[in-house]
Amino acid sequence: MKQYTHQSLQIALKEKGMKATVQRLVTLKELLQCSSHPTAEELHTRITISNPTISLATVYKTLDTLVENNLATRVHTTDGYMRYDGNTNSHNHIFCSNTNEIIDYEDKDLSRLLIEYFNKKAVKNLKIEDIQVQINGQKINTEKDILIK
Amino acid sequence: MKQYTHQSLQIALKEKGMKATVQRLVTLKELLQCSSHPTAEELHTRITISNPTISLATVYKTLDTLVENNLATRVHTTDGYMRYDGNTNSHNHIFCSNTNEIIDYEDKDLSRLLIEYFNKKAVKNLKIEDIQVQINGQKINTEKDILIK
DNA sequence: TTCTTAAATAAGAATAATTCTTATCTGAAA
DNA sequence: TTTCAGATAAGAATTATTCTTATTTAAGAA
Repeated sequence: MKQYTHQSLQIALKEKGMKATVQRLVTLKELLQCSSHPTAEELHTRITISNPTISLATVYKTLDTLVENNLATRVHTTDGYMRYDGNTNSHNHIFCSNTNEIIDYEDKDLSRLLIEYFNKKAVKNLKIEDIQVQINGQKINTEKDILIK
Repeated sequence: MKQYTHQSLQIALKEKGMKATVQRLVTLKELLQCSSHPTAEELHTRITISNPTISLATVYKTLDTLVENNLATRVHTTDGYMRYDGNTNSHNHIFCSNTNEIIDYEDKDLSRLLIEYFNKKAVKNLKIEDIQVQINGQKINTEKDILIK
């Protein structure tokens, strides 16, 4: 698991002109350490292990603030929960219909292909800011997974 | 606006083995006539103009049933509302950051490009079922729009 | 057409995700 | 160290969605 130092996170907040409060530091840290795309509630559960006094409402508020300051994004879902992503680089998501996982998918060739495509074929009356691909599919058991069962 | 006959909608429901109730017919009709991607509440408001006795809970239930039977899909959003789409062909969505509109974008060349790309470059341990592109951008005022102001 | 019954709906209560309110607290600039 | 704009805690409030149950209905069978 990637580790994020208190100091580097403090600098990240300061760069955005944000007060580096304990609540923001631990929320950002947990979000960055999450490989999944957690809900506010899931994050709160993880955070309270080390910081039991942080309230759920504060986690919601903090996530809103992180999103406003481009330190997090909301993930488009159909599951009825708001999910958050600490990876603010443009990237794609794989939605597994069998496991309900949302997996990050970074692919520079794909990004390049799409940028070239939309350079040639502009969309009328639209200034494109970002393009993301949403790949829907089924995760296939690997040999290893099968052996474990 | 496209018109959908009672009969053609009834056939559509029957083909899926669904009872063709009034509630399902009018919900499907409204959804198909919507160029936007309405929430259950928005649809309910429209439906009750002609059918004032249909309850919101029924619209929710009916939409669930339509999605189950592939007559509608849920739209991935970050706005905290569940949105529905009567267009069940694979297509892309444009998210306008200035107007908050979600606009359908069908583009066969783009679909072909992506299918070719993922035929060559498979994603490990994933059986791809569908690929959608999410285009984020700003809608630009057209001359006409400016004149109207 | 009428009967039968599984399935669907109405109505509103219940649930649960998210936001709001306000008193209190705190990071960081001076 | 002081000051105070901005942030948080706590729980109440809000609101999107789901659940419950009595009633109704679509559509196949008689």
